[in-house]
Amino acid sequence: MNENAQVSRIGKGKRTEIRRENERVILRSAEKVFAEAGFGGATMQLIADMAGLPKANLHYYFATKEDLYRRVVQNIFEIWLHAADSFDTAADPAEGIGAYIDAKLEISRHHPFGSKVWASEVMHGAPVIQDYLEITLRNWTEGRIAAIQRWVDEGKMAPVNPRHLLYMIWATTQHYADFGHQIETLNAGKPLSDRQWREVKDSVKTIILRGIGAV
Amino acid sequence: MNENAQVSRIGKGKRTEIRRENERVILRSAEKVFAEAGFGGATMQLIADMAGLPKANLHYYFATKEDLYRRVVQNIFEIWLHAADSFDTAADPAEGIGAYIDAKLEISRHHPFGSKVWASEVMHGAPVIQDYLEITLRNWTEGRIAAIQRWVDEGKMAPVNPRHLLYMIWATTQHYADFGHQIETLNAGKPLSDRQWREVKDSVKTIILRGIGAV
DNA sequence: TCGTTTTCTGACCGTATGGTCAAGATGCAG
DNA sequence: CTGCATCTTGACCATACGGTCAGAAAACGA
Repeated sequence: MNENAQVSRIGKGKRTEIRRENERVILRSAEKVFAEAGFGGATMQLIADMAGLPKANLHYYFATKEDLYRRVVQNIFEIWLHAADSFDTAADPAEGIGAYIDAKLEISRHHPFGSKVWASEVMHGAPVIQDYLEITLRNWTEGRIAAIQRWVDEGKMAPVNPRHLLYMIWATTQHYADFGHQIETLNAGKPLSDRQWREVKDSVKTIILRGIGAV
Repeated sequence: MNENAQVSRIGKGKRTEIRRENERVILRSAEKVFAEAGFGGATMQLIADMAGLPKANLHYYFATKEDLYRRVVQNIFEIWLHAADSFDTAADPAEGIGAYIDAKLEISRHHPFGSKVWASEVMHGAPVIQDYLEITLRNWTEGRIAAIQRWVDEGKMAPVNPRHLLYMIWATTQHYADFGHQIETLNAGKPLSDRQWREVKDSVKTIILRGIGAV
């Protein structure tokens, strides 16, 4: 099997596999618990129960609650960064920004816990990931702002403030994850259907792309 | 003085005034602490210290931490509802929605803690205010959707999905409160200036109003 | 002034939590 | 098989937290 082959190539057998698998299931449980209870409300016991492991075992893999939390937030940050790849390869704003909105909404749909943990972390003053904000995110943002400004200068879209356009895209796409419970409540208590998610993508792209004169 | 006159009319003197003032300062401190630490991370001791009162005194005015939290969230909800009054008196979408965006951004600027507590509450599944979501917010939302749909039917704006337009407005305006720390970090660590806030209002209104064909 | 109501507060309590530890179980190389 | 490294786990600990309470202090009405 390909997976086993890779495991034996990278790791050293069952022991490495055990570690990998346990860290995976712990991180997965931690992400959900942190998202639903916040850092302060989350307990190692809850995470342990959800992971199906004794609490002491968590502390074997992650020394402290903060270490575990840090790893969760870092994982999310990685996903966020890779989500923007579509931005770069596009020639015009309708294609680039449209694809970016689609990608961000896909993450909100399939990775809502991560989005919530990120939101919670930032709302509390980003005590854990301040350096990421100041370096990685700042650089990333400046790059995209320059790209949008280039489109503006080329006359491919209306002269909008690129920064606030980015914020609007972030806010709107993440809203469907962070406020998913509210949206579900206003949807008769039911999660959005496939059709409704298509409607979301369509509505968001329509308003924003027309709003920046890219259609 | 008018205020004292009202106090003496409603209350019965210094005792009532003491209660009113203490509840006010406690709620004010609680809102900040809940916003910055989340419900689980907030402690009664922290709130008491910030309010300049002994912890036992908090429990004299608010029986439990949950009671105090509930009051904070309810206060915020009231503010949110009143913010939408501008919506109703307007004849066309440019005026109505423009004024609504302005009002929401004003709240984000001057009442960021409230917005954060609300966001946190919803993100955690709205354990305290689920009934508000299901009744008050649902009714409010249906009313505004109908109003927007009327504008669409009258040809005053493009045929967009009113619900997702509302969500976009909520998301974008609240983003400047909930993610204020991130925005500040991306603004060289400095809060937005008066000029920058005007720029925000202008950018958001420009993109959305053009996006819905209301200009 | 005097008795009653309201407000204030230090000291205290039970519980839950993050974290530790030592001893045992399991995997694995030689 | 043997010895070492890794993994597992129940029991335990110190701390911090929400909440209680009794009694002092202050406000108040008569």
